[in-house]
Amino acid sequence: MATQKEVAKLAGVSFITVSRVVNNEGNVKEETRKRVEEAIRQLGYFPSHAGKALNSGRNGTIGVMTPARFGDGMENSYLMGVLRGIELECRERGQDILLSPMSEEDPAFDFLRPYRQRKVDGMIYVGLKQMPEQMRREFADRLIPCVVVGDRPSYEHFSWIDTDNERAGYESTVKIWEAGHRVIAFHGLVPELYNANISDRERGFRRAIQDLSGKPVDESLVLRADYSREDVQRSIVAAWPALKNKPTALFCSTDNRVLSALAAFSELGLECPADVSLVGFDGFLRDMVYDRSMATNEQPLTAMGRKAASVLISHIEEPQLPREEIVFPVVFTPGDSLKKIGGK
Amino acid sequence: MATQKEVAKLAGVSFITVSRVVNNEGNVKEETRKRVEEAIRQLGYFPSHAGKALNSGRNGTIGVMTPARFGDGMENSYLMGVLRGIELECRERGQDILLSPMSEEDPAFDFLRPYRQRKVDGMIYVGLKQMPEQMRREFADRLIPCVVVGDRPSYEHFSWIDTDNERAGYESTVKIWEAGHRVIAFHGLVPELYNANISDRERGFRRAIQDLSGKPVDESLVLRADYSREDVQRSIVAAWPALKNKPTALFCSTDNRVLSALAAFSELGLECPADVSLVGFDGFLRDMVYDRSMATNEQPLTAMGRKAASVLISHIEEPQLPREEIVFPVVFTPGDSLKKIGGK
DNA sequence: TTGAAAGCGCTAACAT
DNA sequence: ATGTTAGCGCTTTCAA
Repeated sequence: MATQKEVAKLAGVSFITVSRVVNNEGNVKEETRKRVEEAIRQLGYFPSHAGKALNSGRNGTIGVMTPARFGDGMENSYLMGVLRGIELECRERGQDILLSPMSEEDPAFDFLRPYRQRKVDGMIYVGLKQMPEQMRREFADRLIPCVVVGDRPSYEHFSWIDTDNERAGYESTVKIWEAGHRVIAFHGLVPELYNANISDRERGFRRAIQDLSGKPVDESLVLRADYSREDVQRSIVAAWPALKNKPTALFCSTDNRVLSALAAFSELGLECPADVSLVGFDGFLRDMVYDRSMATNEQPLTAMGRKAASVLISHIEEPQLPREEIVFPVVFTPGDSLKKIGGK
Repeated sequence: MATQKEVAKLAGVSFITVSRVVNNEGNVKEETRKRVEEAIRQLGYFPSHAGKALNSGRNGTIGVMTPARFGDGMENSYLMGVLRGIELECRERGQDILLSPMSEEDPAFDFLRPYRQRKVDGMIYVGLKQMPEQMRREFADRLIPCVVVGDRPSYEHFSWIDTDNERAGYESTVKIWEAGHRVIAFHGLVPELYNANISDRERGFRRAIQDLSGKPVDESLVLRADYSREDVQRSIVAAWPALKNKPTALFCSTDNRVLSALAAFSELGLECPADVSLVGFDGFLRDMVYDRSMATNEQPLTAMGRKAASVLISHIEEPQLPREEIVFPVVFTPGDSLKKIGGK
């Protein structure tokens, strides 16, 4: 592969002139420039990143830390949405993306390696879990440029991008209420499996019910299960028939739960939306219910990814910039699965 | 960030000794090594990638070319599966992954830039489309290490990893036949939208029908549509009632088509699997039909990605190795949507 | 066992 | 407008 030096020789100039031409620095006679450009073309010269990086300290690459098991399930859609946004921004800003999946099993796994090796100038964390304490401290101590997506680390060091799940939980509940439903159930996560987003959605639901009905939530209307299809389905089949105050709508904390709920209701002989309305969250499975559309909530993942990259790159370029905390709104998407009822 | 030189100063040796310790080169007195290691720890020294890369010409990074629109739909699952495999292999082999989404809109987009800049040592193409001719030529001309996933470029330069879609199409059809079905329809792609994988599945179907029935396929049993949910659904609703030789099974070239078919049959008042059996392809939507499981075919995406990375890395390390052409088997996954019928 | 020197490709600073 | 020098962090080669 051709180097500056070879180009210089062919063009009959010194290598620094080549550098000037490549970087459009001016101070090169038109005719010389032409000659150099011709030599560049002939040799197929392309500036080497390594040389530049070595002396500028910059890599033009940002690292993206992702969950290790990113091949599985829903994480796919979330991650890919964010990644797409990161990619769009990076393309415009001339940055590359180094994928850096974390390892949860390996305790010796060094998530910061790409940065320590100076392969990347900064990192975006799309971990889907809270960042481990030790990791946060290290970022802060070493002043490593970093943006967190989907969480709100309280450390002063981090900029973060998140959505307002509490508010979305609130507003979805209002939407359901406005459709005429007065007994509304919620399906969330068992306490052992804490997830900030999902619990925020539940908090929003609770606040809305309080505001709308003037009374706190009837606890029997809050169902729970782990992430598995079967468990969710079982939880509904088990609890639903016993409810004296029969709900006309079930607000599910994820789209996945909507699918499980459909299975459960089908098992119970109930129809959606004729007998029960359903509202989901995420939008990944919006089109997966083949015979009706799903009312759900969507996070603007691509915009979030874009913003994350944009903030990170700005901070790399100007480290003294103040950190940013950005909350994106969740968008409610109507669908057949939420039926208007009652005279209201 | 600490450099070799600083470590050397602290340890009271020359920087070359540090290099020796870092690279475990031996020829270092035990005591000196201890001292150097201590200095490394104290300063938090980590070898800089740029210096090493400049010097060795190696980057320890491989580029993955993906579809530009990788955030959308099914490409997600395919890509993520392959990516996960690539990641697993790369982790073991100490390589990093540079994500390099292509741009279809921008004609000036330089897919080879990461390689030209020597940011990566080689590339994996997971394009979901055939690689453009000009691109192939450039890879071949410049002897750029490259592995293609999901296609079989006939160029001598490329190693590739693919699945045997023709055979899977054949064997799925046999499975359906063995379940007692004698009139089997197929749902594929309109000719304008050629896709090698999908057309291979159709070829397999045709060969199987010929072998099993002794007659070529009844062309009225081959339905077609583009990729959209609506078009697929319409195509079935329009064609099905007119079929005199009513099929008891529909083999869909993708899982997506199975969902559309379910909607279509529901519109036609037909039940699956009571009235029509369905078999899909890909497995991405296996669990998306909430009230029954889907019979489908799965490609071992992670294994494919792993192999792709493994072959690429081997070729980077030993360029004289012969290229490899690897066909992975598709795995048929039974499900409720395929009913056993007849007395056979 | 250790070190000195040169060079990888590039740019910044300083000549000319 | 063009060139020279030095140095980014590292490894390789040769010398001590």
